[in-house]
Amino acid sequence: MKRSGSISQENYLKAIFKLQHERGIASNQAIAEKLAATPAAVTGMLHKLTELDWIEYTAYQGAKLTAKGRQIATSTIRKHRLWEVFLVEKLQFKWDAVHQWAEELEHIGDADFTNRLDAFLGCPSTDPHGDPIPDSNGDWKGNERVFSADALTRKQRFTVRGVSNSASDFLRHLDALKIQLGKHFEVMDFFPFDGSWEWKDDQGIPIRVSREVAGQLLVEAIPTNRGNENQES
Amino acid sequence: MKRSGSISQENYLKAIFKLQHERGIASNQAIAEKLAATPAAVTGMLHKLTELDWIEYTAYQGAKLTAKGRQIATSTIRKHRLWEVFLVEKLQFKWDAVHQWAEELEHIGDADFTNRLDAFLGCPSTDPHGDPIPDSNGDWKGNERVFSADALTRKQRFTVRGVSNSASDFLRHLDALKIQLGKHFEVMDFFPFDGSWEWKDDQGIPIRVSREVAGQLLVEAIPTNRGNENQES
DNA sequence: GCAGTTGTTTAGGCGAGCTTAAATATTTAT
DNA sequence: ATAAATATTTAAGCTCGCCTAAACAACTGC
Repeated sequence: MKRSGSISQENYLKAIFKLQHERGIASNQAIAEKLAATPAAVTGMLHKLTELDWIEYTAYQGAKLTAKGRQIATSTIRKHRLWEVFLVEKLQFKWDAVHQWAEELEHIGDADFTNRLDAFLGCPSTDPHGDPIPDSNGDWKGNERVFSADALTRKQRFTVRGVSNSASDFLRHLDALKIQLGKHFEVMDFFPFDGSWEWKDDQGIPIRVSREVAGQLLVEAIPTNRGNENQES
Repeated sequence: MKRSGSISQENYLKAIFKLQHERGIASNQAIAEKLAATPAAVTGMLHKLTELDWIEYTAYQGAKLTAKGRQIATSTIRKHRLWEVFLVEKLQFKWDAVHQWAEELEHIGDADFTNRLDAFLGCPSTDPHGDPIPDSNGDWKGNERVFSADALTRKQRFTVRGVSNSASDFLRHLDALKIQLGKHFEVMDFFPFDGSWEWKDDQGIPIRVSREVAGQLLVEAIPTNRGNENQES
């Protein structure tokens, strides 16, 4: 089995999938932005995708994936994230460098290929940015306990679980701050003046985190053991 | 650094590279056959490649790679063969199933990417079909002692080193015959009537090999220890 | 309710890479 | 040497995915 759609078609389905989850429906303009194309180009492609029965599309309204379209979109996302794991874990790429290559690799391989890659990588559940990897049916379980770090409260202990922005400069900034996925921190202080934070890591080393960083960092709270706040998890 | 040329351009350079080694110059028609395109399409692309200074091309004569063209071609071949190793050794694909995927993967990644893949795979010197993998400079050392199995002589012991045809049906036929790269055989008999052979493997199990098979199998002779022909190597 | 802004679609066009058909060059055979 | 066969190039046109510009529809504010 070869690719389901052309590379461009797969990219449209992926964009529509993400927009549908963010906003319920994918507007022409939003798709155009995500794909760095013009709205006019989008209209044309949406007609094609409708013809293929991969989306439902009403002029001036927006697009939604059909079951088949969702299947292709999640399979593409699955491949993208599996390749990112491969690039980081096997080829030792830094996490800010993998997106560009995964954007190309995600269009290669059928279901069998992808399942082999998945097995080879040990069936990881998230990619290097903490995003969940869909299973071969296109389903995945997000971690509902994950929330944005700007909603933390004083004294809260938490684990870094992901980023809501995978731009290279943001990821490199996290490297500089020594913030890695899975690492534990505790909230020491919050400064309303500029929305910045002071956290300390599990070594007790304090770091200063700006509002911009906290706003794009996804964390999971560590339940507090009442009466013994400093106990190891 | 992104791809040097478009996917199509890289495929033309690869085809020209191989034809140049087979016949000294790449004719329009031969290129067209390798790429399953029409000669008319080839003429157009050859003009573009000339413009890019990747080939030298004289109308009605044929094409030869420039230094830059050779660099791109060998880098593409390097990537193709490294991915084939990955697919067989890491993803457990059978050797007859890897070509189609490698044809797509070979167009992904820059020099850094390729070197990481190479290192991850342990810097293999040949791909799963026995073809040598160029180094990052585009150089490789072929094994000069390798020759076609149809030039074997009676009593000769030899090692299977490669195939000169990677078509799936041929490779599956070799699987059926239990002929694998690196395996040792000894020539028992040759039948001029149909050009077929009888060989026996290192377990002493005899196999019959047709002229067609022998003609596409590459082998390396094992030097004979005079006076003790049955000694293990 | 109507004007102005914003978003979407249509119309026409472009480049890459391909096709077929016709014209032209080269090679081969007599 | 020349005619026939073969190889190559040109010409015209196609699809895909994109563009710009202009027309059109849908919201917004008053």
